[in-house]
Amino acid sequence: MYDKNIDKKWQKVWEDSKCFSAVDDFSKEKFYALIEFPYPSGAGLHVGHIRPYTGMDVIARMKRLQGYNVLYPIGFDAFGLPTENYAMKTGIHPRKVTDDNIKNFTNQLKSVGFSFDWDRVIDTTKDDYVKWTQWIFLQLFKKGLAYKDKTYVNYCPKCRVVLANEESQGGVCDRCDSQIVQMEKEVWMLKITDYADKLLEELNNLDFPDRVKTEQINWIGKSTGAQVKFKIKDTDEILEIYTTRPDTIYGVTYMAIAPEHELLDKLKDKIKNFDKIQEYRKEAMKKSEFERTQIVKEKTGVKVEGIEVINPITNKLIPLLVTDYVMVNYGTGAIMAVPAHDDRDYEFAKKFNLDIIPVVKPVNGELPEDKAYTSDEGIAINSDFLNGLNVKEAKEKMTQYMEENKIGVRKSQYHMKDWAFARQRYWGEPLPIVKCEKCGLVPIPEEELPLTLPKIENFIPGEDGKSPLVNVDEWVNTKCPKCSGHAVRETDTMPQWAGSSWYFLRYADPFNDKELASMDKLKYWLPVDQYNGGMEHVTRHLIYSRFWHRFLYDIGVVPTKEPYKKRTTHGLILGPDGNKMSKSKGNVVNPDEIVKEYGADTLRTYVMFIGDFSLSAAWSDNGVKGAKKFLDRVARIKDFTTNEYIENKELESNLHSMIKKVTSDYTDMKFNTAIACMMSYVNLLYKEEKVSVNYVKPLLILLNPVAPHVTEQLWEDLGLEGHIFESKWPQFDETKTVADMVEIPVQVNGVLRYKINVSKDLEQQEVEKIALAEPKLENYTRGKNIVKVINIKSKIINIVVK
RNA sequence: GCGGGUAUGGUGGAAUUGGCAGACACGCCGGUCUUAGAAGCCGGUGCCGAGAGGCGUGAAGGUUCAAGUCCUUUUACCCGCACCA
Repeated sequence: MYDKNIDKKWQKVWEDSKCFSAVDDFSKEKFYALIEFPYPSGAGLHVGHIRPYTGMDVIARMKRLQGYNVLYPIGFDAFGLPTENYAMKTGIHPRKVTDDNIKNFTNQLKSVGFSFDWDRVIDTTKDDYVKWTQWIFLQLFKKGLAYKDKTYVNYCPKCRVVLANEESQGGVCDRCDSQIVQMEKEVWMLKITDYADKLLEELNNLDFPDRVKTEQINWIGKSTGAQVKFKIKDTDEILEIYTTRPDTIYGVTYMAIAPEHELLDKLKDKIKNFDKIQEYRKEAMKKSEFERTQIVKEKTGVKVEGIEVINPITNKLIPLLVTDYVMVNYGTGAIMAVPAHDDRDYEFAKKFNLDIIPVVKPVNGELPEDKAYTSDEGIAINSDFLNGLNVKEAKEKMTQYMEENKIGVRKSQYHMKDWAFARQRYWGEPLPIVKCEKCGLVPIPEEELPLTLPKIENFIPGEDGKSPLVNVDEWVNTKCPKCSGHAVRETDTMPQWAGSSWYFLRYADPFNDKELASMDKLKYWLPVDQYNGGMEHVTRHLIYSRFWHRFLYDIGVVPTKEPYKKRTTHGLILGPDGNKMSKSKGNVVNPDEIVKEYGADTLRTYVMFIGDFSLSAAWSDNGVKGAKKFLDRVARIKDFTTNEYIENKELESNLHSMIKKVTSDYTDMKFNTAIACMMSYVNLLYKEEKVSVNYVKPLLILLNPVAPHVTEQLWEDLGLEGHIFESKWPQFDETKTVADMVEIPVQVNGVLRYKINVSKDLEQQEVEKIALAEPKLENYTRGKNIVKVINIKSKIINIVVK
């Protein structure tokens, strides 16, 4: 039996021996295994944490036994709203809440037996960590990558904070699901768009799953096209537009401009229906971004009377319309509309009775009657010197022509926006900047870092997007570091994502007070060899941290362009009802209870066996019992294990193929099939009266990463030397992985009819002879001729008859 | 709308350079042990059929000696993005 009470005993042995602490011995081959560090919420460890942590734990433990110097660190991403909200509710200071939660998390993590290096624990809210988060911010500021800007920001009225684009996907708050609103506000931004191309390019050199790459590529959303100048008749003004289809310029029948566009104000005097335009603009701006981007919405707009735009290629006059289907914050906020080849323009043109001129026809077939032809498989028509060219050639030729004639320039656009980097809350890193009346925005000198939070009682944020820090006069009022005059501090704090954007660097050198981490240590430990995390972070944390890391590389602080060599992802664990676990649904499984009732190894084995690691899977209490049963079965092997050597050919070949399979399956994170393979092997052991300890020992080492407690115990019970954590990973002999006799299935016309047993070394021709000599064959060939025999070595024989 | 993913027994899931579909486990059935039960151990279990045999990987076609796997068409569900010009 696997007695859960042994868990504590082994956890103490590991802790006392420090066998999982990484050493900075640069002569050894390293392996840096990383999981996304938890947010220490009051709810405690979730069963969703167990799966990725165990998965990486298996790999970390295997790598150690394979002789690697493994760094498998843990820390806490502890700034953030839930803690602050809890503090507001209870009156307990966020510092205390955080410390208590971390203590609780630590105990829980230890009770599951993860092989983390507990000597390198990071808490992002501690002064010695905040110091370097702020330091990085200052470097960004110095390079012009942190700037303050008055723009429309996503604002969550419930949380009372500004949100980054990444946090307001779908028009709702990431955290509380409230509708977000657009608020004009001056906030700190990080210029992540400057790094869009670098982030995109390096993706090619990374070992990330395709769907992760695809999601990041889509999020960055690069498009290439041209920015083109259209003159406005009888004025000096120019309407600049961005298009990905310069080849369709002969098909432009109107121009469309966003309601917010400033050109409308400039042309005020020439616009005959300016009142009507103003009315429309007011209406449009009332709508939230979310409303404006609803698909079902009818297109609206107003013709700008008195204004005509000149097509720079044809010199034809075209009308200008203002419409909210054109976004002010993408491209130039204005477009050339080609209804024949754009769905939105088509819809709009139909509604407002505007011309539709086709300028591209399909290679084969006719132009569609009732919709736009948007495919770029086509040939230019009605387009003067472009006629006959395919879309790609036409695009290139037109762009060149535009550049030569100074009508337009080649241009790339990105879907990704700059990162709104400020939250109007208390529990975050203060922005190390002061506002001086004379000197403007002034960074705090680096030697004064960290800038710590003042102790306050009231954490409730202000109504209109103001931080609770605004009210702390003695903290806010300060001296300008430049001129010593009066200055006020920034009262916004950094978003939750700040600390997690560089924590993997600090693990390499967690106590360094001179630099964020020493170059020597970073050179040894970086990049992270494998980083496992959830899909939900692909367009947030994973992009942000790649951005910060690349910036730090560019200023010479870190040795690699990219932080993570390989990224893997885990699927969600769903509730027993197949739904996402949530308190409201009452389907949450508490890992503590599983550990208490069945032992840590049962929990670990179960979550590893539950299914494909990267796919979601529903929790099953019966499955947990099955895992326990398997571990009990393993523990009972000792009842029939003997020290005398008993040769067993069958066990021998199975042992070697198991070592091979388990090793590669662990590496590929196919834990479920690795465990299935070990289960089969255990089933084989049970068929024997007595088994030699040689056939048990390797099994214990292979199973150890998944079930470390029970295997160490059994190792001790069998009187084996030392501990498993001091052992070597077993090696397999390829020649021994195949049994002496192999079974070959024989098909007739593709249908399995019988099987033959042959020696593994038998010539293929001989195998075929045996297959054809089988008396049963007659039943299927009667009255027919054997036309052909397909003979695939040690796989299958197919006899084709007619 | 665009991009990505998934679909296999009563259940979770195995199986990819195309080569035995259903490994392993849960559940269920039977045996053994027991005064009895539980646990353990052993065996059975895709569907139809008494059997021979036939059918079977969301659906419909196709390629092939051979298709869960490749091709064409299509359905359902999940995730991401979404008037991005």
